Amino acid sequence: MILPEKTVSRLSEYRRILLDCLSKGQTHIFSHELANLNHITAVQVRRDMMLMGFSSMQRKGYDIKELIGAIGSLIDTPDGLNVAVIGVGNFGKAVTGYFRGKRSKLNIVATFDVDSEKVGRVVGGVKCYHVDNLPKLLKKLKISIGILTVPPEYARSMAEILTDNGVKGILNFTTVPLNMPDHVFLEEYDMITSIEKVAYFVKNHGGGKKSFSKATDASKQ
Amino acid sequence: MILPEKTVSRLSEYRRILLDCLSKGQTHIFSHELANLNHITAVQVRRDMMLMGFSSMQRKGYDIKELIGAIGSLIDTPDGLNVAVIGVGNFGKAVTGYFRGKRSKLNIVATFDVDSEKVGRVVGGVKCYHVDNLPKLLKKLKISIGILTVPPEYARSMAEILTDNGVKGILNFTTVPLNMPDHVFLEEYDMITSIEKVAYFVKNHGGGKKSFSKATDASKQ
DNA sequence: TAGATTGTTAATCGATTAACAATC
DNA sequence: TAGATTGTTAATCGATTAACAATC
Repeated sequence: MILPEKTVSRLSEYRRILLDCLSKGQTHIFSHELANLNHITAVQVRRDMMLMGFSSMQRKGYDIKELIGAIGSLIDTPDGLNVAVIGVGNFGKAVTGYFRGKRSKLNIVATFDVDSEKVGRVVGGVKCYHVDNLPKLLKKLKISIGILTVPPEYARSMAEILTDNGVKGILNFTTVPLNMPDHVFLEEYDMITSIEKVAYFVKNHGGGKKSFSKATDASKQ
Repeated sequence: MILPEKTVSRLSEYRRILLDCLSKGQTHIFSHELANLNHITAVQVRRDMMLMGFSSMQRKGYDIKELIGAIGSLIDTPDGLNVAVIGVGNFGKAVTGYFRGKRSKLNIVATFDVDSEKVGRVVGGVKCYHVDNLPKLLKKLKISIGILTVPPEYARSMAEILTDNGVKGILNFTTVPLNMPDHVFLEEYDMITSIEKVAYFVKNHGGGKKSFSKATDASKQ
């Protein structure tokens, strides 16, 4: 019933690409076409389809509109989910801006900061509140996802406020590893680690296994 | 000889935590302590140590200074690597700012944009050049890593310029999946996919397997 | 039909964890 | 010593890929 994390990530990527195809007037797509656009293999696409229980229009590939719908029915919540961004530095602004104008079932309904320069203003189309109002507003606005883009020293305390006030998922962009209660889904991304990883493989290899295999996968198709 | 990607990522995380411990005057650390700080298991720490060929001071845990040095000798390049950020929007500024003041072997030596408001100015301590100068400056400044934070429509062409001019590693923050020649290491991160993944597990589970298992791992130690 | 494409099982690969002998 | 900790092998888990029968 529950899909593997990696599959869910790919579904999200498929959808974006499919929307793009749709806007160009394409109606159907073969597994190897969708694979090529993602630089993955066709088997992987087909296996993901299988896992989500979706099948193709016999002989014509997958119906793009239907597939977009099927992915949406798995990932999206009918009424949408409310999201808060905690910390309105450059990163927080970037995240908020990414959602701007996107027809998404994820609504950034508030941002939070301590800086009086920002509090009360509208950043990227979303009102910025003082962090002191977090507990109250999390409940009032029925926020179920929090995005942490605060300086490291605030990460833990903010995460605690989030989980204490009904947030069910956290995307942690700080460099501080968090530990969540079982009922909260935690996704962490560490930019520094990412670039140090790139540095390692640049240093120790001419490219590294990953990019190597990715490239060959794609060229095989 | 070459370490698994996951191990490399963890080494980067260990190092940051170890530097923190060191600054607090701590000299040695047990595997379970380091594990707890990362919310992973002690076995995983010890296996990573084994893979990097590092051993502990018998009975006193790992020597923090030595371990930091050992991680550095694997990840860092003695003379450092030069990095360019392509696209100085909020995200580009955030990335650049993250490195500001960090004593790192990775030097962001230039940023690039098309906006005449930004070109010629110093952003986050780094000079911004016009994208037209990319080919010339990539070579002149010996840039080996490129960070892509441009709007999606420019992603492919910028990536091509990077690889055509000696860049050996790319960190792609755009939503466009890239395909690299074998000798270029590619790391991609897609913020939208990340948050849609969180949304999926918030919707379909009270937390999801990942956060669940992470929490239990940590509490076991 | 022959060829292209799919859905699915089994095999493989990679990463984590359990188990445990060795050390102090 | 007894207990804590380590390093390493083997087992397990999870994700990708190879193989292939079925469909049109």
